[in-house]
Amino acid sequence: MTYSLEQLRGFVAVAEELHFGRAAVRLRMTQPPLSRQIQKLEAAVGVQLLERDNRRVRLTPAGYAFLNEARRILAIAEAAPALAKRVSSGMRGVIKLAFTSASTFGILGRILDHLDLDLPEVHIELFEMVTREQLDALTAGDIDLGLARPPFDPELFESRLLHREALLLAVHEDHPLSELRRPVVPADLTREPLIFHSQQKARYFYDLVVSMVPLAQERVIHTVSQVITMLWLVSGGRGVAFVPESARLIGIPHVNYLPIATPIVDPVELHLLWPRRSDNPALPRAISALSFLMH
Amino acid sequence: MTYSLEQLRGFVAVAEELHFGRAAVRLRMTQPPLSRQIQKLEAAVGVQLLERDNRRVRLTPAGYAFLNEARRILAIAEAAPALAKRVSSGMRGVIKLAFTSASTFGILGRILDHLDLDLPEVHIELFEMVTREQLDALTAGDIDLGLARPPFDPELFESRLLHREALLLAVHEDHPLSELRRPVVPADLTREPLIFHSQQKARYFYDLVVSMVPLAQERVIHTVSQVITMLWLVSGGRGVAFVPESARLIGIPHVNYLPIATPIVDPVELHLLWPRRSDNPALPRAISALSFLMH
DNA sequence: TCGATTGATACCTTGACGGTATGACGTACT
DNA sequence: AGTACGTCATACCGTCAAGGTATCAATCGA
Repeated sequence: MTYSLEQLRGFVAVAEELHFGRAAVRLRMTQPPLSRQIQKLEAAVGVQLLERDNRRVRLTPAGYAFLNEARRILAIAEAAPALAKRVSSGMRGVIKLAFTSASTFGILGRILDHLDLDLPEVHIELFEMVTREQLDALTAGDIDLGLARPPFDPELFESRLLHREALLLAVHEDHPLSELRRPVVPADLTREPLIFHSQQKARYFYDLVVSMVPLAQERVIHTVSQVITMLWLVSGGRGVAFVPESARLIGIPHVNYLPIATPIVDPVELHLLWPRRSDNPALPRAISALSFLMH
Repeated sequence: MTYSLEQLRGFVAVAEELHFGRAAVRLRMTQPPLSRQIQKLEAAVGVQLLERDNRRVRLTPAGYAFLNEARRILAIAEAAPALAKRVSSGMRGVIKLAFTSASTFGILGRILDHLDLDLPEVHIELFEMVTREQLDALTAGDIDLGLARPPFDPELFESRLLHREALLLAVHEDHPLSELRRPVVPADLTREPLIFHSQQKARYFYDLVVSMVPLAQERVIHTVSQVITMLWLVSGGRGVAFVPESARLIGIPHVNYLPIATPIVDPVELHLLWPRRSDNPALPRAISALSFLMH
């Protein structure tokens, strides 16, 4: 035997009015079915909830306790549809956002700030992934938004350029190149020990540097995938490294950042990307909340 | 338009099975009415909760959010009857317990400990009241149990003796009476400044001392209602006072407690009392949990 | 003692829910 | 490609439960 939400509404009304007739008016029904509702409810609960003679109605202690539970149930039951609608409209929900480690530090903060402001009921889950992992996770539906570097398959993904920045050469502050008064050119680096990007894990930077700064790679002494690791090696005097301008924000000590002569200015691109087919209603809202960041 | 608990149960089953047929089996019904239940529920909520084609069933984001709410509702709805029954049986509830200030410190701790142990779901609310106030509050139903001193009207209240203790004379440790090697008698006090009980607020002690220690009251210099106040005055060398033995527990410095020759030993009584007519189901349980303390 | 108030009961009608039968549609296997 | 199967939706029917009206029973106050 169980009970219904209608019975709970009836019980709450009677408990508040302590009068079957007035409670029935409030519920827009007549008194007899309300009396039966309460009887049925008491039978279902297995306990007398209301003490009533022909003159007055009182809550029993059990009725008082049950009233609390009934109110909690009804409160949730009445709020739930509006909640579901907010989720459905994308005003509330979860966005899973992946980013590529240190290089996105600068813009990630602004992204989170604006999402928080525009969509306070949307919770952002953060994942650190390299671009390759992001593409797989977006396709699988494991994440909704990526902060990554090209190229992307335009069939599967939509993307917007968020940010371009310069490629700089990180050198130790005591290094003779720090004295250079002009942009670095490949010829300056023929004898330098190079800390280079992993071709697998940091393919974007690998390809970018190879195309921007044609030089022999015999001098590569470390192969690294994370910018922050490169900077620590430079800070320790182990060589020089190509890093995006935003690496400056990390604040590693004893490192100078030198301009490089590149065929195009600010060649390092950062994109926001998302799957063309997503069923997360919060995604379009998040994208338009971030549109002011896009170029 | 609203929805029913049965619809929620149906929805939760389908959401968990992601299959109408299996969910229907679990609910011991056939598949067609379950399909209609879900349709009705979606109409009531105003949002599509399940994405379904003829091959597979999936939760929409809104459906996922609504599933959480549905589970919360059903969890409360299923637990509520058992809760109400525990309240009705007195295993769970609230006991409002009044006590008479400092003199009950010793036994109050033991009472609370044992109630906590025997009736962990019964919450004890404490009130500090003098005996007179306790009687009124018990009659009005504002409190359930009192810890007070006689007399009580046996028509209205049931009571049990919890504790008898000696009446002692509190004196400053430098006072000459401290050197006495026998019980104090009235004749010892003819010239002492007396800190005495208020006849209104501390009537029990007033009457008790007057009957136990017949003496002229010309020497009364302070009239006080609380034991602790008396002790501070004694500690400050302002006089001597009659206090119950448990006053020692308060630990006021520089006070000695001297035995008094009284017609009966341990004349100070402390009773547990409660109204004969109470509708608090936790009260009988509390009383029997405390029966081992009674004489 | 009688009338008014209030919750409970009797009886009726309606509508909602579950069951059976069947349809529509898509998948998988031969 | 065709057919059999699986799966959710729809049509139709019977039952049962919920609400309405009329009335009863009990209590209180004048």
